[in-house]
Amino acid sequence: MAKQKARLKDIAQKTGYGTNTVSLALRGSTRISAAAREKIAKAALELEYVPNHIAKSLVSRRSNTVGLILHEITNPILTSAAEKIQLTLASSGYGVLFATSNGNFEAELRAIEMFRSRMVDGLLIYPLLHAKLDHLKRLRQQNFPVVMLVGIEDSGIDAVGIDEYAGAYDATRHLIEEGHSRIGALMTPQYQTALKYNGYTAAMASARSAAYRSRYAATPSV
Amino acid sequence: MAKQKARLKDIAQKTGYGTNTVSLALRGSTRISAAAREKIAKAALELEYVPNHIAKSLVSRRSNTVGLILHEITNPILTSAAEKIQLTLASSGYGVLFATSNGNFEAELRAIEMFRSRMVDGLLIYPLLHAKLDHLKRLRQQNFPVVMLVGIEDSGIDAVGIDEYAGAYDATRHLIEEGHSRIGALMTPQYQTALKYNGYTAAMASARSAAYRSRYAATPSV
DNA sequence: ATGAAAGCGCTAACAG
DNA sequence: CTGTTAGCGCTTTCAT
Repeated sequence: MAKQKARLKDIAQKTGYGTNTVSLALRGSTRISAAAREKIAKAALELEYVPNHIAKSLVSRRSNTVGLILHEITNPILTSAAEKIQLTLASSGYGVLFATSNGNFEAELRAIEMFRSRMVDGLLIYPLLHAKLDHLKRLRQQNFPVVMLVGIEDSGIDAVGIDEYAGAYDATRHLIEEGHSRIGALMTPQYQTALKYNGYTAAMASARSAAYRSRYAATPSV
Repeated sequence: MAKQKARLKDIAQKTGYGTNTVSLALRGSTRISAAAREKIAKAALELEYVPNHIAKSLVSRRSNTVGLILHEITNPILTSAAEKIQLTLASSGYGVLFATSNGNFEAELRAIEMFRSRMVDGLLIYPLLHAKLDHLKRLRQQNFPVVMLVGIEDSGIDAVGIDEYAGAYDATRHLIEEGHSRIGALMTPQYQTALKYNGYTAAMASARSAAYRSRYAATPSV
């Protein structure tokens, strides 16, 4: 915490006001005269005042910070999601504490513990898929906000996820609409993939029946 | 800051000790009797006590947190560096606040400001290369620890970087030692690439002269 | 419109 | 070995 140069008190002394007046003024309260607000803002600038969010957190009991845990960082879709998350949160004044569990469950637990002691307001996590979710459920029971970045069935934990079925369906439709008809799908034996496969087959099936109907419409058989 | 359930004071009441005794005990001070330490540890566990790092930071004046700013997150070498950084820092008890500047200088400035108000102990940054470095220099002048993740000449700011020359040299040597002799290099017109090119040519040159010498040694000419 | 005082949860002197 | 008192920087009643 590279020594804070100026505190509320310093600018209070410099301007002759009380610390609370300064606090209010800096936050733009109209309870303070415009003249005072201006004078105070000027002094703050001169002293290069940087508000101490730590102190503010202690009293407000919210850190305005969320924890983000990714179990791997090599996945570009995850990192780009992380970027979006950070940017969005930043625009609302939230900071993000970040950690990788590096495929290690113990590391995930330590990261969570560390985030909690840093009083994060909530946790965003892409957990190790094979790990038990008990630790997350426990957090939920303690009424601690947790949302997973991947949907896991019946976990009882909030999650945002990818609609694998719709994604595959739309992608397949797109190809079909571009005029392609021989469309294959490369799959791996995973749950998410199965969902994608269903989307793919559904799109193919609907295309076939559409083609069937149009054939009879366009070139009526004798 | 999802309401903290138990505070030092709570476990103090439950055990009958004073808060400072509890504080010391929890930190394993030998100034506290083993019996007391054990009793206190047990109570802390029962109350699911989570230390409030925020309060600790306020008094210790160090957040044990560093800020990490990357101007892009799509670059896998950057993200894997970020992972290493986070893991290393975590093992020393440090947290990392993360932000992307998203190629936007203003965003970089805002991120820095936010980190400062969150009292980060230092800043790790991969800045926008074309941006002026004045803001970082100013931080240095205020004696705020900053290190860049890319070396920029004469910036006066600490930096860790890649030894492009040595890397290319070693890679080329490696191929040579594996017996290859026709080694090409694909380059783009950038400063870093030029350094790599020099490493490559140096390795090639030394291999040629070595081959020259060995030819005369192994098959002396008549 | 502004000031005084209390307190957030914790650590750090001093006492005993 | 353990308790008491301050105080970190800020916000928040409650006065004035």
